[in-house]
Amino acid sequence: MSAIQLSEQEIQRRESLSKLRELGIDPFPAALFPVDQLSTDIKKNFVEGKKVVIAGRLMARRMQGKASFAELQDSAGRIQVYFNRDVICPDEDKTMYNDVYKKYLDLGDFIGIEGELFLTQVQEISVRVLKFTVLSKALKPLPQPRTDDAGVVHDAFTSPELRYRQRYVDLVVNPHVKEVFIKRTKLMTAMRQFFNDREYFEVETPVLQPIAGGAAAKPFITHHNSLDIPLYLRIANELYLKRLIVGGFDGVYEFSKNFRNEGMDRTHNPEFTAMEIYVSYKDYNWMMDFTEQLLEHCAVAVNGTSETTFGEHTVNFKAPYKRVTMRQSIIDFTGFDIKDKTEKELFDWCRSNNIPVDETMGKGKLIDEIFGEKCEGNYIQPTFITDYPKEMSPLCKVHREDPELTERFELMVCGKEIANAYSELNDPIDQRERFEEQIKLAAKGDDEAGEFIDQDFLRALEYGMPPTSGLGIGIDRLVMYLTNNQSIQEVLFFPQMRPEKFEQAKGPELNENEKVIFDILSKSGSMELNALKDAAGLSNKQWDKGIKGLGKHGLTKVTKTDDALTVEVVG
RNA sequence: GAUUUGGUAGCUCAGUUGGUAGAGCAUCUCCCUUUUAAGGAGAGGGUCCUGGGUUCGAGCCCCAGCCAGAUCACCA
Repeated sequence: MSAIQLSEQEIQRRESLSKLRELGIDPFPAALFPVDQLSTDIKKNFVEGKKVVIAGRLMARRMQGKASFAELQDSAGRIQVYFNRDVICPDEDKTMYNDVYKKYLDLGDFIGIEGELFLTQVQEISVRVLKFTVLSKALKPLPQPRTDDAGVVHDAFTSPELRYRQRYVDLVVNPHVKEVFIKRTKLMTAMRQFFNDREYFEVETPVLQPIAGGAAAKPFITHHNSLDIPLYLRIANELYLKRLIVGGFDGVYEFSKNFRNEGMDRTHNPEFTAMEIYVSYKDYNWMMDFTEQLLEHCAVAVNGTSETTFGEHTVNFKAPYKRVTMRQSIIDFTGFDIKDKTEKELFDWCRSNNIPVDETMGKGKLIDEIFGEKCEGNYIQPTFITDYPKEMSPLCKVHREDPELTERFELMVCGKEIANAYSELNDPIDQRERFEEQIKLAAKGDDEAGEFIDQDFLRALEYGMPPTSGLGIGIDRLVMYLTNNQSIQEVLFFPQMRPEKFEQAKGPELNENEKVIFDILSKSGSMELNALKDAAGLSNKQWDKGIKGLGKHGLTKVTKTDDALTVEVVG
């Protein structure tokens, strides 16, 4: 016996399941069903009388006695199907229509249909069912959002908790949700195509890494049993891709799942997808041209236009994008020129302009705070911010014209970063010093700075890496922009959530209060209610819950006589 | 982590000073045989998130907790 508590509708569906079996119909048949059309194909190429074989979920029914209109939903959409008793059951036996179709099929069941196309009186393309096959029974009822004539959706399935935890249900009943994920895949396909057309090479690098490098973030840690060592889930794949450039590939890219053990909110999920690409003999100026072409290409591939709506903003990904140095950006929004300022001058300026800073912050971090506080949010249209301070870019080449800066850009859209790129640092001696600098910062208390030096990466650079430019794009964030979603959970099939508790039904187990009452009552088998209550010595609340609980379990029964209530043990 | 809002039927939601838990859709039964959310009538369906407390009595008030959303903080 199942311990799971079933709702009335679930019990009914299990009953129709066994009725089907009694009629010799397998509700979960093994054989393939020879589908030859999708609902969209039928609507696109309608030919009166054409024979079709389709399959999907039964999603709506309008009964009219010996005939019925229903809707079948397949992977592409919905199509109206027409069931007529005498067509399905030309002989005396009307079981297939009267019982199987009308009684034992439930909304959500998968059925296969062999039929022919026709137009209804109101000119809707429909399929006349000649024969139908039960393909799979649905034991739980789906939510049933409906859309009325005015296009208003009633009873929409909207609760985020249910939608994210049961994404399968969300996808079945919310076509606009499915569309988001179709666009997500289109984006990745378009990006891959763009790279492959240029003969860059898609690769895979380790997710399990002995040193989590290439970014500053708290990693997840795990343990490998036979090596008996800790391993980290990657926070970035940068250092591995650069090793491949050392190895002689001209361009390598990877769509990488990265993992960061940090806070979760509507823009952060513990695992997320980044795309990183590295191209040899290029610099960050080339990469800016490349990036704007790439994004225009992707936006058009996903939405058919370079324009996209995000909340209140209309963003246009058409190249070229504005380019602003970080120094100029800060001048633009504050009038303050950071050039040649000492750490103290920057610190004091932040203090006097209400920017939260502390003593652990170096020059780079201070400048980044100013930019983040005063500038970042202002860039709605795609804008390259270039030439970041050296201190906060340990993997990036020093600027060819200013040793305080690096050849780095970030692409800002709607006030947020969606891409980050460098002229990659390839001087192994400089790189070693930068890593050591990071270690000092870490010791000073900057928890974003790396803790370990990846010696093997330095060794690779010592063998020589050609001048290279690299780019990273946050795929989830880009999908959010291209699909007008404000939260990352909406663009991930299965966003991370606290695990759900699946509680077993309580069954006949008694809680403490119920036990106390039942023990007393069992001795005599029957007692006057107030006497029992006194004997139990429970608070009013505990008594109330206990006696009601026993009644619910079917263990006791309260009978009322003229002037007294009597409790007795049942059975 | 802080603040805040919410958790009631399969779904969407009401629920008055604290007094027998409601609606629409869905489900089931019957009637009707009628093409675009919705023909008619009737019925069934509940761990009111959990556990305590106050009270004669709690969906409602109090305390603690769980889950989720939003805002903020954090976030190369």
